[in-house]
Amino acid sequence: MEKAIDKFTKYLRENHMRLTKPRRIIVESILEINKHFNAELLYEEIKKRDKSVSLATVYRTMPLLIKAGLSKQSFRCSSKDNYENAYNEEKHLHMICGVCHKIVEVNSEICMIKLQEMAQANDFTLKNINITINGICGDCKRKLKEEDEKI
Amino acid sequence: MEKAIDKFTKYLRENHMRLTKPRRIIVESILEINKHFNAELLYEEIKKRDKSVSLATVYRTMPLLIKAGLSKQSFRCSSKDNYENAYNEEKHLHMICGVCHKIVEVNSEICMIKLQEMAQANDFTLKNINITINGICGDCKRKLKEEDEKI
DNA sequence: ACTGTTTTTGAGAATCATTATCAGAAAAAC
DNA sequence: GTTTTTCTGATAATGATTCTCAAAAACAGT
Repeated sequence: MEKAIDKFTKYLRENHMRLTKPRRIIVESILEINKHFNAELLYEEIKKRDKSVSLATVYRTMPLLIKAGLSKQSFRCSSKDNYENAYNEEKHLHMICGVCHKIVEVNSEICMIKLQEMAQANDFTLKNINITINGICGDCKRKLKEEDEKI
Repeated sequence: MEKAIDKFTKYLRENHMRLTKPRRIIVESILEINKHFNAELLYEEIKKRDKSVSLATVYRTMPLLIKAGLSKQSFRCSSKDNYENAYNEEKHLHMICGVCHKIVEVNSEICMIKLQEMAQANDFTLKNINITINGICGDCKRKLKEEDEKI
């Protein structure tokens, strides 16, 4: 497997862009996060390495990482865009609890294949598939029930 | 099938809320829209009927419509939340062109069933399933190719 | 290494969809 | 019709994201 930083460098070169220190740090930080993340969380991870990188640069760099194929847009939670590492192929599906905002990642090969077929059938060049299941997790469900019974 | 306005009235009553004129107009407007919509589009539709309803009320009413089961949150496009009528069961899946933002609605019974099973298996009370396929539509793909060839 | 050119950066302002506030209006209760 | 509760429009506030811009860094050629 091609190393992430090499893949990014290649993408940058092809588009007359430069591999700068902030960009290198951002790539390193992303690799450190092994789950979905939002700009804020990534920014915190980055600051562990270099406090001088600005939030603006984080936001500026995300689209580049996506175009380069390192990251992809995932779900949206609490008004924030979430991303994940693109190589994390097995975890395409998110169940979000509307109460505690806990996120469970699962996988469904069958759905993915079906959806790829559908894109193809509709003359659609697929970039990213996004599946979000909204609901209430077991824990919250139980708590809500208890509260109901108190009244 | 229960009429939308009755369903809404029932929900409101159960929650000590009132069926007011603005709310009635909003429900009527939603039924007039037979596709996905965002707050802005709904607001335009509402103004055809009554210019006095404010945008704030539209935003305030959306969560009620969702909880009442008339509408559901759908995808996000151009930084805007999109909704759709809940009874529109067959159209659960959206393919969004990242270039022209055209949205193609399709259906996949198999995916839906699979996802429902997964929710259940994870002790998750399902509220809403959301599938978005991002990519580039055939038309845009061709245009981009032509432009490439010009250079 | 030096110089000119291009791209990038951090800081902070701007944007814009969505939410919150609040005093007055409407609806239900009495 | 009076009181109580819930709603509303107008408008201000919020907050994630994007934009601006002058200074800094990376690059290309010498």
